[in-house]
Amino acid sequence: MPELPEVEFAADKARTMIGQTITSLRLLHRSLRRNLPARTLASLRGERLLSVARRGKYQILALSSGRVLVVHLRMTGDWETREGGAMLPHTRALFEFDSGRSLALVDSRALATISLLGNAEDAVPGLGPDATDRSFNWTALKDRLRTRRIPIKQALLDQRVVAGIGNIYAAEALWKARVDPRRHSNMLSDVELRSIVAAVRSVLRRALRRNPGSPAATAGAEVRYRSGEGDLRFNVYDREGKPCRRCQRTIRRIVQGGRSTCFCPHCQSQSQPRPGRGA
DNA sequence: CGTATCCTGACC
DNA sequence: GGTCAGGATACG
Repeated sequence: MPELPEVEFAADKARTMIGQTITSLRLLHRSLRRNLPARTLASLRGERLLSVARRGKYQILALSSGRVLVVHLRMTGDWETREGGAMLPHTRALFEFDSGRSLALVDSRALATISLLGNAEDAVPGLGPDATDRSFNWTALKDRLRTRRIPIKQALLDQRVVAGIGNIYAAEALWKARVDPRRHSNMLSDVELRSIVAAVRSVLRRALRRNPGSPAATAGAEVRYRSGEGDLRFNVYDREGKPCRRCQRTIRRIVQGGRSTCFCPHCQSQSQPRPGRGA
């Protein structure tokens, strides 16, 4: 579930390896071999890491040959840096560098992917604007939603519409914007679209402000569902049956496109007045 | 458009 | 031992 902010924190860890040369990449789980055949691994030896960019939830690692590694952490992936020494549990890939340091892809569910491309072009084809980018504004959103008649919650999860939002921040943003997640994306008013964009920005900015080293931020990369831990950090996500923090009515959970959506049926309804700016 | 698939761990 | 969580993708 790492979403844009958590991927950015992960990228920062990978960035500590910039300028160093790869001495080996080992894949320790078969799921990674689908996109990264064993025969291509040897060719990475001697590649220097030039930069680590983030687009949506993807990381693009630029190598000295001009090739790029495209990494997606999916649900439970994260980077851990090591000075050599013991292997961490759930390590699925291990980059070793000439400095003696290593970068481990730690991923309990082993759904993360790494692929090797000849160049950075088309590394992440079809991705919409980053949710934190200026180009993600309400007119752009309106444009992309005009032709699509799907619930707004599902539209926010569609990376072609906007990149970087996952199930948690989609629910949180809609709560903040006071928009019913079931509303059809092509039927939203301009006021609602503005609220949604502002709420997405606000929710993500808040998450990005968290210190990556803090316990709260670390928990962001591994939500323990049903544990109630999310209760402290979220307004609606994982809070089914609990009182809404705005109106005290009970938070409901529905399934949209196979994914759970938590929302407040009272605050997030069309008849409910929305604040014009902020709040 | 929906549904299955990949994976594992947590929880019942 | 069964169910469920989840992002992206493939397929009906």
